[in-house]
Amino acid sequence: MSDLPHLVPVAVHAPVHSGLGDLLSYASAAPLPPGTLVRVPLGAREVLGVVWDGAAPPPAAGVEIRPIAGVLEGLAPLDAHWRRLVAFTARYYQRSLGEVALAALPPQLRTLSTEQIARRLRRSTPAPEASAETIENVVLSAEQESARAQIVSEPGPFLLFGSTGSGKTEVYLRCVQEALAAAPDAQALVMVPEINLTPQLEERFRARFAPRFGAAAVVALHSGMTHAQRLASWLAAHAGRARIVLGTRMAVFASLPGLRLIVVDEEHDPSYKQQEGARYSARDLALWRGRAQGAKVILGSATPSLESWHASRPATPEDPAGGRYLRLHMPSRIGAGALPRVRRVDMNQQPRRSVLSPPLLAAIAERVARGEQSMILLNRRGYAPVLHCADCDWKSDCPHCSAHQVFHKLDRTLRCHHCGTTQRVPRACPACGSLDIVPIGRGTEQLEEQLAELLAPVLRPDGTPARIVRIDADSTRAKGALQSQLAQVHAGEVDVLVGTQMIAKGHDFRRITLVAAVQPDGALFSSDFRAPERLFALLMQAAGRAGRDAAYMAAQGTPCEMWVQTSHPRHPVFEALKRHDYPAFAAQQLQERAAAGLPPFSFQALVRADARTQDVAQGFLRAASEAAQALPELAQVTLYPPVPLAIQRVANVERAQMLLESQHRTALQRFLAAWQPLLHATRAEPAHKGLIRWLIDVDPLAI
DNA sequence: AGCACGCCGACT
DNA sequence: GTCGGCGTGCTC
Repeated sequence: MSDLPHLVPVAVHAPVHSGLGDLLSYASAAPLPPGTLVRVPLGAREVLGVVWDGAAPPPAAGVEIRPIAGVLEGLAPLDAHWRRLVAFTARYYQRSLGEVALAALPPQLRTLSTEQIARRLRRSTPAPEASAETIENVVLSAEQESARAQIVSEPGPFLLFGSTGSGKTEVYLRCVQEALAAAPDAQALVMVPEINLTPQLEERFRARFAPRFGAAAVVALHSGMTHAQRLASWLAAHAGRARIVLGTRMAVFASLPGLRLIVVDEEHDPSYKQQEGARYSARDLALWRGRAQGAKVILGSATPSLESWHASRPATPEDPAGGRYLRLHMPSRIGAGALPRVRRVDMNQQPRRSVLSPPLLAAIAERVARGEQSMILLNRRGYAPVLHCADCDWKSDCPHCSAHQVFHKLDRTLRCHHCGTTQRVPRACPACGSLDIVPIGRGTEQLEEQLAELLAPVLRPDGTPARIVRIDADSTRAKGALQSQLAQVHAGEVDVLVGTQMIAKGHDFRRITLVAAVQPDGALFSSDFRAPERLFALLMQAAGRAGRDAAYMAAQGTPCEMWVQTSHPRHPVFEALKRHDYPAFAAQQLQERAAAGLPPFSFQALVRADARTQDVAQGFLRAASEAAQALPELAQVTLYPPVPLAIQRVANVERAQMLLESQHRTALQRFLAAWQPLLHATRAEPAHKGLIRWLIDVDPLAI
């Protein structure tokens, strides 16, 4: 092989269980720098690979080294910062290097030929000339200015704790502007939790920065884009033509050679945690990347995660070090009315079986009559969560899952929300033939129906009947449906908006003066220790939808309100909500977490196993647990016994899991690294043949 | 992961 | 008689 004298290490898309090491060795005529994208032969196919650092590993005995098939010319190698981020992610979340590296690249790089990619590169627009155009700045409030000044002068990371309407986005815009001004190649990454929220943000950033840097300087990166669009955005960021990348969690892996600033908006949002493949937290990786690449990181939220809140605690005499983050507080709303008055309705005092208590209904009717808008939150799709036979106790159980099929009245179906099984609603009980089958409980469809009935006598100021719209995953299934429904609300064509948590997020409704949560109690006594945190965030976010337009509120002359119907009006979650007091809520929750030794005072991981039977799934976990007993790394880690998941069976697959806990992140990490080969070996034992899959979830959000 | 090879059921 | 189901094994 004298014409191919160089041996290069290459990362390819192969999972850990493939038995291939992290890196494969290939022969090359020329030395290739780390980060070079190459196409290499792998078995019968040719795949995309990334040349990695270090020496090529010696191949397993009897494996013949094959030559690299081609280099993706015209693409600068992925830099050391990107490679270190990928390597850290793979290690931390217990996945193979190549799996993370290749998943972090746009899919078209994998599928297109070298020639096709070269063509895309030629077609891409050259970097636009930065014009001398000055950016029109909005005058900052004192709070915004103080936050901006500290972000400029301190190293961070920062937790920007600002109530809804406090103008966090304006602070982001100014910090991005300053970051870009620092160097001609400087770049900024701005992340949001949901695809739905990217268009409005993109518009705002483009309006601000396009005059100065050109429209092409702002690009988006999220899974709602076509593969071609994603490739174009990715190439623009990689080449430095894009100065600002806006995107969802996947954007944390964008190649950004000039990265100076990362913003994670709504940092508490669970969407930042990937729930398949490498189960990374884009928020946590943003912090890691910022530190490693020398970029500042701003986390923003009105209801921070308890992890971030704790990490940003100020120093006190008892705790002179304080947290690692700098907390910046912006309590005031800008251009918005006061925060809504919170009214709790004690459902113990209300007539039984009413969805909407009489006082809440009266309040909604009053708003309709005045021409104001109301928003009603019910976190349950469909008409009713279950059908029930009064004669024989039959319930609409899903045949494939340990869950009920949900009654959808509009299309007369029973649907399982876990596996998707759909069938027509039976006319009579399938078990005993009784006609007395009734829906139990309520969902958004039923709420919409009952509201229409109850509000029928109520007229708007112009004498027309009230108009109700429902927004949930069902009503927005069609492309563009969400946008058109939101437009209806904005245009004032809707008086009452009914929906799931999807309506509580980010959308800027100007004329809503009443927000109501009609059935929030489920989360209060959930077995998930994070349920109260999520509920509080949701209710605060929902409350923030009301009275966002101070001028409108002043003209209306009535205060806006947030209503909560609950059987536990004295619960601390609602007490804190009433005072809009996140710090008090967080303090109470953190005290409970500390007492129970839960995160952020401990670190967790889950091992999950799926099999046809619960026995096989738990058997694997038990065997893995036994294997772990031999490891010295187990010393500082607690392994809990396997248990079935809350929803034990989904699509005829039995699911079990096992919790791991440690006081020390590094101890947990060391243990997982040592344990992983034993898990693979256990999987290979004949006793666990029936196992479908297993996985590790580090820092799980739900247990 | 993705692909080939391999061995058993209902269709042109 | 074949098409195709997914179990097993392999890839520098």
